[in-house]
Amino acid sequence: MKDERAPGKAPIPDIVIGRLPVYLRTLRLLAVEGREVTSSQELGEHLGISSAQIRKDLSHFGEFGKQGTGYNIAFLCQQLQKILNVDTIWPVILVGAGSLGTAIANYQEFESSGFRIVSVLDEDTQKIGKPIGDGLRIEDFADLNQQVEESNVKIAVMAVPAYAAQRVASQLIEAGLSSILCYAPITLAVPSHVRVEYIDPVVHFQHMTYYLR
Amino acid sequence: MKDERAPGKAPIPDIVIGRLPVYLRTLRLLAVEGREVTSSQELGEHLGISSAQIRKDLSHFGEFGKQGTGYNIAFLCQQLQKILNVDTIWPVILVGAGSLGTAIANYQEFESSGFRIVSVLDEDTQKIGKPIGDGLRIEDFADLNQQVEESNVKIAVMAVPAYAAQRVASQLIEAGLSSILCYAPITLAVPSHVRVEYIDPVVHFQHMTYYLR
DNA sequence: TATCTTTAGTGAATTATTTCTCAGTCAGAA
DNA sequence: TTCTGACTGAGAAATAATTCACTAAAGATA
Repeated sequence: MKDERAPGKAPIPDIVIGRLPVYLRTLRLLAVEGREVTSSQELGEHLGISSAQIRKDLSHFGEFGKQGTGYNIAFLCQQLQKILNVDTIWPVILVGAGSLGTAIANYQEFESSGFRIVSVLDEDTQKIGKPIGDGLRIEDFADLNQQVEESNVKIAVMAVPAYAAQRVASQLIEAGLSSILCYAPITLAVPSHVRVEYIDPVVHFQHMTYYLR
Repeated sequence: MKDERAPGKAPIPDIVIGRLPVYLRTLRLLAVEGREVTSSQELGEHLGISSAQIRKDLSHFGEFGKQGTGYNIAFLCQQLQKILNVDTIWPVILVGAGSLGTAIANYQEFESSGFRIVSVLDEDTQKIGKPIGDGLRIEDFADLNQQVEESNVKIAVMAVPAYAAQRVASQLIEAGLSSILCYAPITLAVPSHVRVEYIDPVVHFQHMTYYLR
């Protein structure tokens, strides 16, 4: 995806952006272990990547370290959160209240990472109205537009069957959402202003089996 | 025709291997829609990548298409399954029978994609013995070695809390497993013969929010 | 049959990404 | 203060990945 926030300047490579959340996750882990500073070398060893890559990645955004010392962990976390836009809480809509949707609704890590599920939607009338997650109730997917308006949400997670995924995605986009995390094993057709990321365990398994002889 | 991974020859880039499962998934979708042939162009349009990339990727493994016509879908599926080593069923161990573990145990797509969960393990004595998934019962994680021996399993999925993940991973490796799909939001330290892949929705969310201004 | 259109496979060119290397800075020790 | 070791940031170099552009083959059509 193109980054158009700095006209005339080269956009920061998407592959770099993709690594920042992993850096942030690791730094926060070091922080809860009581560590105050770290180095690109230590971080790299944790993550199995080179220290040069970490320094180069961070250098796209500014100078966050101190020569001879390394990086202040709390400060770097703060800066990464700012860069990634997770220094506030983003509301998220969850579509699909099956087994997987329920697991996602129960997941405790979202809140501390910058996200809050504000609404869980399903089409199954049997499920609508039932409690789910932390103080939520399953809503009717037909009320999508109303839910989106209420919370000004831009992000959705889809935990729906593959056969429903394209239709659901189109409706989400129609309702104004522009970021979708899709757990259905299907590549969605979406307009270019919409960003979709995919989670499919089978893709990972099949990637791994290539190396298993 | 090139012989992949013959000694002395360049290994096929991992990034190429990583795209094959997505090609396979899409081809199978076309197949159930009743389609018999497709082209690199059509596939590329489905996936949002260039036709040249698809042709180049496939060319690492042989010649699967016909000029002027394209690719026979069933044949290409078959070939990709062979390349990826999913032309048989791999047994998989699932560790963690919480909300997420239960969702994974219930997931219906594994079997048709080359994988079968043969054992679900947990440390919680409250859970051990209870039924889960399709005809399974939750086993004691302490019996890991026995379970691994019985089924000659090489692949594990970890759906455990972050604080337990490193310990569980080490025990899995100790028991002889060499491929791990980790849902815990932590980077595992593992020996180089072990392959780990990660699924962390927060990483995807934070990647997306970068572009949300 | 000759011609036209479509499409795979591929070496070359281009673009992207990673790694190397080193000058400069910092903190602590002597 | 001066010296030493640790470390960052960044330009250059090296690698890797993608796209281009072309050849050749297949099938359709006139």
